[in-house]
Amino acid sequence: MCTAMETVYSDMDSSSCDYFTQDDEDSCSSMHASSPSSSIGKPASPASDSQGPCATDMGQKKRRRGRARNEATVHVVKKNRRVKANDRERNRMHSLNDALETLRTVLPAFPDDSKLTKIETLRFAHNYIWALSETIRIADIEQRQNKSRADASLLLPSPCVIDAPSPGSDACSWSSSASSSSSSPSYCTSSPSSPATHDDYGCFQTDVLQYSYHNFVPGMSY
DNA sequence: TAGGCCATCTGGTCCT
DNA sequence: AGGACCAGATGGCCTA
Repeated sequence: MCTAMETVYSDMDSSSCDYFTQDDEDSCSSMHASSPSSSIGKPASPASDSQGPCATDMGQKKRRRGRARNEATVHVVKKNRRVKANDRERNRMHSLNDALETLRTVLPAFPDDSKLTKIETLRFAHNYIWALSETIRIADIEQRQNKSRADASLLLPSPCVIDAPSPGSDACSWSSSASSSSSSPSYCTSSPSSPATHDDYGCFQTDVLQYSYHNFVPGMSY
């Protein structure tokens, strides 16, 4: 990677050198305007000013020198802007990669420890979030069913009790909105096998997460 | 060796 | 005007 960066940077430096060379050539050998990328000249040297074919009289020389200095200044400003923009873009991509890396640390790791690619990370995160929301949604449904069963067994058909706010109401509203996406194509509701050491909720949670895990297909587009 | 992934550069566009 | 964002291009590295 270092070699790649070095190559890129060396390329950039050489191209920027071409800009400066082109400035001097343009101001000296001819007055034609040419595109910066079309000329590759030799490095500018202070001695070339007095020895080039353009050195006919001092007046012209002064004017040409002034113009060259202006164009050189413009190119320097442009180059500086480009370098700064490249630096910002590099930092921006680094911060993006950092965020992606943070996301990887939150996601369950693959058994073979193979690092998820960027697109795989995003897709797996999508699946994972969906599975978590499904876990909450279904757990909330079960909780409500248990509560109504308990109420029925006590022969208390009071709607006030059923409609009373519960600690899980927030999770319910959130999961109900999340359930709008419960038709996620990468998830199947059939229950996979699960370790027997968990309690019901934990067991189910494990199932959902495992299913999210197993249904994640690297490279799959959805 | 082809293909995938990645980092970087670059020019354009939009926003503040 | 300058910065953020984006997409295309390019070249290096790795793996099947």
